[in-house]
Amino acid sequence: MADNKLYYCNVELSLDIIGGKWKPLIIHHIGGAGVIRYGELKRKVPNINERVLSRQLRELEESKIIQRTVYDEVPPRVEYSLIEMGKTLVPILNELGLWGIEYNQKYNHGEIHFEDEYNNL
Amino acid sequence: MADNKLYYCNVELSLDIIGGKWKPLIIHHIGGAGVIRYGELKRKVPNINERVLSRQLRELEESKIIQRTVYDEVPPRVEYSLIEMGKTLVPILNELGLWGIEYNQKYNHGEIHFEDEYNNL
DNA sequence: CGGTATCCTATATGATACTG
DNA sequence: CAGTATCATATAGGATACCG
Repeated sequence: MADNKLYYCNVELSLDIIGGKWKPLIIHHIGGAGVIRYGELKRKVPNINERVLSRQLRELEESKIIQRTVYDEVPPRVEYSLIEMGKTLVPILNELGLWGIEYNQKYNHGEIHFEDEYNNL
Repeated sequence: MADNKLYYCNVELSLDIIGGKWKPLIIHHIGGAGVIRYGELKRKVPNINERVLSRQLRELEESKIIQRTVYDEVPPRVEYSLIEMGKTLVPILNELGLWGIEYNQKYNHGEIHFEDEYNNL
């Protein structure tokens, strides 16, 4: 998010902060878990590249959507959780998820497949 | 949205349908207007490229989110409106917009600027 | 375990010109 | 007015290897 950018709508601003291919998903999974480690998160979003996941997390941290806590242990432990405005995003993303379910039921677009063990989120 | 893709979460599915840089914005503006012509829409999303706008609209039409109505007039008139699952997206996007306003107030990220005449959406 | 470094690619996006 | 065609490019995203 460039600070001097000109916005034409609030949704535009929101998308600038949490838009993109992965951020909503990451936020949703952190929210669902409460607290989550890097490795768990990676397992919940299997298709994401490590470098990309790492970068997205940093950006979300910079935007004050999430908090990153490093524990000085061996092996290392790093935990992510939502903070403030990150938390208020959860219900919205839940709605979006429900919308997806309904869309799938209604239009049944080519038999949408879900990995069984992940389906319960 | 590839029909044989494997999803790990409903949000993932939703994002596949209405995600991206422009689609949520387009849907939001069509929803706000009820019915809107191509040119008006372009004015509401000034930064979008015509080719891109055109393509996004076709994709949303294919996904049965919007409806495209062509009137056989000169000069040509084409109107877009939300249908079915497109309509149920409106409250969610409104929430997202409100979230952006609150984020802006709370963190006041480098004085976010809005074009005055657009601010009222 | 939780990353980063390096290098690479695709796809989305964009500028411009043109048309029924 | 509502686009499409053509061409160009940037940036997000990815593969792989390696490290404290």
